[in-house]
Amino acid sequence: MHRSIRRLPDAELDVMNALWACTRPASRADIEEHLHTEHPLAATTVLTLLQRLADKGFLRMDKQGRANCYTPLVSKHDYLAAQSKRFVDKLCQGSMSLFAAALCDSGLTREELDELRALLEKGEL
Amino acid sequence: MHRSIRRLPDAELDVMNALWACTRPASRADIEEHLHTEHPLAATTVLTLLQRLADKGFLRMDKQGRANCYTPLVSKHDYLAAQSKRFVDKLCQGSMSLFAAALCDSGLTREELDELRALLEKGEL
DNA sequence: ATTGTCGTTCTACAAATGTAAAATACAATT
DNA sequence: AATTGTATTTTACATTTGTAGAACGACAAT
Repeated sequence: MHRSIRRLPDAELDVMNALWACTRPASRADIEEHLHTEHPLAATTVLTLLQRLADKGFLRMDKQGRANCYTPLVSKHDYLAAQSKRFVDKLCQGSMSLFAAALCDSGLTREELDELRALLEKGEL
Repeated sequence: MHRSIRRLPDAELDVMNALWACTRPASRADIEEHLHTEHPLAATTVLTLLQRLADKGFLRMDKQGRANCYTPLVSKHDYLAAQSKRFVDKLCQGSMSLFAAALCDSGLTREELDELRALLEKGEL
């Protein structure tokens, strides 16, 4: 149902994140509002990225009169799940100990790590 | 000490992983032996990637006679730690619940998740 | 000395990515 | 109908990434 979702380049991921944060249906302007990049992007740049995301099957573009409206075709949850797996596999060679060590030394606070542990326990039920 | 280590492109990461797996000092041939890519790469391709990694400061190249020997300048642990942080920040917006949910639904087995939890607990001491 | 070998460095080139100006289309306005 | 805003689509271009052939230097064998 989701595995093998390709990793998006940074700029496209920013736009996808913005789209996920929007209430549907989302216009380009809506997406720009939810876009938090260090330097702001030109409107045409955002449109180019949206086009590329559509080409890759991450979202659907529908004409609403003169403007477009965008709908995600891949959910944030599925994307994150796929990328988590990818991270563990490609970067940690599937090793939980490497992964755990990385997390412990990643700069996440003790509280965040505790929270993660608790959530994992809960999520596994 | 490590944060802000740039994310490597896939091909370069493969080579870096191979180098990390080698016993130092590592020659190009050693690295190729530890390289497990679906299709094998030409020797010159590996050399190009090693050169790029050196340019980016990920490793050092020393001449040993006609051949080179390569030494990592960024440890696997530091790279993983930095990328874990990046993952939580850029993909999960820092949310542990998003991260936990992603992991729980990533295809990792119940056993792996249990192991991760245990290791996190231990690592936090 | 000449030639083949082997490892590296140069050079090359297509595809992907980041970014946006120019051109186009169309609705609102005068 | 002509004009003016805007939103989108086209076109463009530099940089990065993936991949490797060509050229070069040193060493071994003839």
